Formats: sequence, structure tokens, C-alpha cells
Amino acid sequence: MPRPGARLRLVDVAERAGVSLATASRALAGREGVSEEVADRVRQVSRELGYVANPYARTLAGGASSTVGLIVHQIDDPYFSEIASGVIEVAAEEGLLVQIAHSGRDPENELRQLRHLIAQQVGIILIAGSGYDDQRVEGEARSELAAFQRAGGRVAVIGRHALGVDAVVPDNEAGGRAIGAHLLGLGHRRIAVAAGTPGLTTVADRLAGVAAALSGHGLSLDGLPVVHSDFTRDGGRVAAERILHHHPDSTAIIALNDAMAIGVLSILRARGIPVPERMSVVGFDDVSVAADLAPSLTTVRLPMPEMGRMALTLALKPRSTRPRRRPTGHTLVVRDSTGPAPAR
Amino acid sequence: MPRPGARLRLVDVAERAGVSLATASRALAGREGVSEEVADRVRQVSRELGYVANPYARTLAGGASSTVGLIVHQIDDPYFSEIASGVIEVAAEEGLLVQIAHSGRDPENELRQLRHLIAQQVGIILIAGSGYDDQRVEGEARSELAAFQRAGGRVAVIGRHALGVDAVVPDNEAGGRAIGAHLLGLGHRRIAVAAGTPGLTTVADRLAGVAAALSGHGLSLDGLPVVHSDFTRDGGRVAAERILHHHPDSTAIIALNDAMAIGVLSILRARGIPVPERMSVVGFDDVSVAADLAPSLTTVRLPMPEMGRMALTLALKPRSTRPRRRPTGHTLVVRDSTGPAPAR
DNA sequence: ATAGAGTACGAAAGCGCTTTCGTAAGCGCT
DNA sequence: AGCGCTTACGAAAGCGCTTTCGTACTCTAT
Repeated sequence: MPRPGARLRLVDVAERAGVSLATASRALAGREGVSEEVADRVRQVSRELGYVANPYARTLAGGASSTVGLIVHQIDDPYFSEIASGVIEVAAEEGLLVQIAHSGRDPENELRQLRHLIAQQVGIILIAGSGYDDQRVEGEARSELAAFQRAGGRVAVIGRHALGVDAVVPDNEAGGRAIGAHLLGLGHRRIAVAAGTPGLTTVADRLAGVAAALSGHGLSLDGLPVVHSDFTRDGGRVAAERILHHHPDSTAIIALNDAMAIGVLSILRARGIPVPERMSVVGFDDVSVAADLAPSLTTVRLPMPEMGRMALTLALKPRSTRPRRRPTGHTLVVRDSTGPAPAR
Repeated sequence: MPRPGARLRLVDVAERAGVSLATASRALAGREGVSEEVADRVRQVSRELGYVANPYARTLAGGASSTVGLIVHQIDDPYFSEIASGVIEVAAEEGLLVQIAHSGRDPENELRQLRHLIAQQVGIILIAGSGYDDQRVEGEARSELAAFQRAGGRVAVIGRHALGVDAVVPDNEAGGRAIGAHLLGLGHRRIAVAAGTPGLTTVADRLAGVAAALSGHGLSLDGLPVVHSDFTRDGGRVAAERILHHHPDSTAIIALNDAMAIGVLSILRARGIPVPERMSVVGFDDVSVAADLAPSLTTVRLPMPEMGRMALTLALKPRSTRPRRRPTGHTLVVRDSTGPAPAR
């Protein structure tokens, strides 16, 4: 009989159902070796009593851990919080819990967080955010993840693809191309790029797309200002100031993510430079506030919540032999921050 | 000796240090009954080997669970993601893990998430977001939390104060007063309020502050339009449209949070109504993008990350007998979205 | 020297579950 | 009737830790 004031245990359910502990466990886990009749009875009793398994005991005993570890650069960056939102949604449906860890955009720290999550025995690991150029760190992360998978862990990454695991990746290059084409189509030729943290693969990919679009028009990135700072609003401000100072005749600024674009816009406003009349601005990601900026931001939409959902869904499905890759759609969303290049 | 390819266990550390399992446990937990010398040796070995305790085993054995459950309305709302960011920061310092659950602004669901977290044996529960007027739900949540605390759980809430537990609360009423005073000082008299979800205590408190400020000038909220929708950008849009339709002569709109203010601004922009020349707009919270909107938003700053940090710190400290309450500062940040009331 | 108190440590129980192993019952076959 | 095989279940081990209890040892007071 359930002890008063105590947590409901599996034995309590088993007793009520008139079966042994082992049978009850099997029945609730859906494992075979239990007759349909008995299994139904156990499930019924469990539901009636409102039984919830103790995840600690379950995991300790060797069952799969039901918690998902999600590593993001920084949760208060909308790009990541929107991804997290999708992950949490699926997790709630599946009865999983989501643990969030910050990597703070630092490869070393990301590795540390990863190891910590593994040590903490999470069952599924999701890593969101760009990969790094740093081969050593990526290599260590890769082997750490491989070991984790060998031990039965599930892994998926979001927005990167260099770790030898299942990945949900936007086509950053195609997005970059779309932006380049859009601006070129509007007559822009003196285009500057506010690029994010150097060393991030995302930066390289998006940049490559822009370069590809330019080369179609006989232009090259080499001749254009590409200012690296980092993927934040302040980074955007820094980049914008440098661009305005060294290349005041630019007619368009491509920010490699929306956070930077917001920073760029704020500098332009402060300087009284009208957007898009004198300067066009493009972002990347389409975080939800992008549509509500003034001027509203032209950007490449990535379905962040959907990416989060896909990643967890992917990780949940039995692993195939080779890493799977799920591309995500992307759409150039043209809003008010871009317009025809001003006449000379 | 550590088995190859296996997780490092406490016994491994104990053996290497030449002590028993019990002593090793005590040493690492900082419990007494171990000589300084032995304790140092154990800690030393533990560090060398890179030992991380298995949290499942630890919790199962009766130790305090090292995971923090954080319930937010919606993680992709900047207000909450900024709070979460603060919580995660402290958690990382303390070696705790943070589990995030969505309540989706629904009292019933919040209760469900709460129960789930408790069933999942988290050690600390943090609930962020407004309380609800619904007495039944609040009562159930309160008794659930009380039971959780009796069982040794730690609890703190952020931005609400009706659950009989430690709370980190902004002075919403004073914030409302500051807004009211600011607008009145600018000469506004026909002020409309875009209020959030009815039934949230936050809405009532902020509204009360505004009312208090008005009454000092012989005005009353009764005579003014207060439009309820919900605490989102879309909610702000709906409210703004209704205000413009029914009270086109308003000269200022108070949005009870920044998300709504962003929605309000987007409608005003779409209608070509200049801010602040024809209409002033105020928000509440000062989410980080507020400063970068155009026009930049006048709002009441709440230190969200700090609130998250305080809440976890509070929960971590030994409980006092009575619920503690930590007020958070708030500052009226005057930016470009408010200006003198237009002449009649 | 000896009793009593205190200190430092080890042995072992137990947290709630999963899983392995053992066994009884039921089946078809010779 | 006797054999092996399968199926449905229970007993018990064990996951890695914390904590209780017991014991050897040291110290102080008589």
C-alpha cells in the first residue's frame, strides 16, 4: 500500500495490479514478455494512481535518460531562444525534459558544457549554433560525441554540420547568394559586409554565398569591405562604424545575422543616414522582431522553431548508419530596409 | 582500478586515494568526520581524475538534486529569455543544470508543468512570470509548492508574489506610477492603455500604478480607454487598432510590456502616425531590443538577468521561516518614443 | 592504569528502478 | 507418458551514490 505522504513507487503500482515489480516495469516500458491482459491492467492502475517514474532511479538502473541537453551560444539571443522554443515543444509532447547550457560562443566552453552534459548522463544532446574553424576543438567534440553515441546517446546539431552526427542545417550559402542577388538586382555595387565572429563556419558559408552571387556580376569580395566583429547587436554597431569610416561610399550593408543588422540600423539612425534611401541593410535569420523594426528588415528567413523541432525529432528516431542531414528551407524576405541603389 | 571505457565512479576515486567509499563521499560533499588531510587527498585525486558524480545516483541516494526547474511562459519571449540567461549563469557557477518548461501563459498548464517537475525530482523550482487571478489554480500551485518545500525542495518565484514562497519582484505599481507621471509631465491627458492578458496580477499591478499617478492629477482610469488583449506583439497590435478606432484623439499609449509596445509601434508606423509627435508610446520591461527600435522606446527598465540570478541565489540560501521578498530596482528610461503632448 | 568521551574511518543498507536468470505452466511432438 | 520448446511471470542482483551504524583509536579526567 502506498505509504502516506510518500512518492508513489513502481512497487505500489505493481501491488495494486497484483503483479511483480519486474512485470510492472516491463508492462510500462512496453517491453515484451507480458500478456496483453496484464499489461493493460498495469497501465490502467498506473494511470489511475497518477504514477510518474523516478527518472533518477530509471536512469541509474540503465534505462535511457529522458532528458535532452541543449547547448546554445546564449539563450537571450532570439535566434537561439526561438530554436529552444521548438525543442521544448517537442520535448513536452514526448515527455522529455530540456536542459539548457550556454556555450557563450566559445569553443572551449562549448566543449566543457558538452562534457558536463555527458557526465550528467543526459540521453540526448542537441548543439545549436555555428561550428568552429578550430580543428582541435572540433576534433575533440567529435570524438566526445562519438563515444557518447557508442554508449547509446542520441545527438543532433542545428545550424552546423561538421561533427559527424545528424544535422539540421540551413543552406547558408544559398541564403548568402539570395542576398547578393537581391542587392545586385537593385543596382548596388559598393556593398559592405558586417561579418560575425571570425572562425565560425556559419560566417564562412554565408560569406561564400555572397561571394558567389557577386562573381556572377564580375565582382569579388576581395574588392569589398568585409568587417569582422561578432554576431551581436554591439558587433553590428562596431562593424557599421568601421564601414562608414573606411568606406563611406558604400550603398548597402549585408549583416550576416539579424542581431548585427539591428546594430547596423541603430548606427545609421544615429548618423542620420536614411535607410534604404542612402543605405540598404540586409540581415539573416529573420528573428521575430525583424518585421517590426523601423524600417522593417529585409532578411533571409530561417525557420528556427521548426529547426529545433526537427533536430529533436531526428535525434529521437533510431540512428541510421551514416549521419543524416536535414536541410531547412530559407526564404529571402524583402522588406523596407532595402531599396534601389542611390544614383551616384 | 577504473574499468576501461567505463565511467569514473566514486569507488575509483576512493581506491586511488586509499580510503573507503564512505569517506570519499564525505570528503567531496564537505561533510565533517574526515580529517583535513584525508579530505584534501580525496579532493586532489578527484580533480586529477576529472571525476564528476553521477547525479542520478546521488539524487536517488537521497542527496539534493542538482537540477533547477525553470518555468517560463515562453522562452522565445525576450523578457523570459533574459531571465533564463541570468538563471543559467548562476547555475553554471554552482554546477547545477537548468531545465526549462513552458507554461504557455496558461494557469492550468503551468500547474501541470509544476507537477511534472516535482515528479521528476528537481531540487529547485523557479517560476517566472505573472501570477494569475484564478484562485483555485493559485491555491493548488501553492499547496503543491508547500509540499515540495516540506520534502526539502527549494522554490523561488520571479515577478509574482502570491504563492507563499520566496520571491523576486519588481515594484510593478511604482513602475506604473513612473510612467503615468512621465506622461502627465509631458502634458498628456488623453492616455490609452494597451493592457496584457486579463487575469494576470502583473497587469493589475502596473495598471494600479498608472491609476495612482493619474489620480494625483485629478484624472482616473475610468475615463480612459484600457484595452485588454495579451502580452505579445500581436496583442499590442490588436490593442493599438482598437484604441485608434475607438479613441482616435488619444495622445499617448501605455503598453504594459515591451512586446506590446513593439506591436503598438508597428501599427502606428503602418498608419503613418508619427511617434512621438502625434502619439507617445511607453513600454515596460526594457527588453534589450527596446533601445534599438525606431523610435527607441521609453520604458521602465527591469533588470531581468539580475532577477534570474537573484531568484536562484535566493533559492539556494537556507530557507528562512517566512517567505522572503527581494524587490528589484526599476528605472524609467526615457527615450525617443515619448514627447510633449501635441497641442490640441 | 582505566573509564568515558570524542574523533576518524569502514561496512553495509538502501534509494527506485531495469534486467538477468530461473521456473512453472502450457504446448505440440513422438 | 515423456520430451523439449515457448511463454508469462517472479526473485534477486545491481546501477552509483548517501547515510546510518559500528568499531578502532586517541585523548582527557580520575
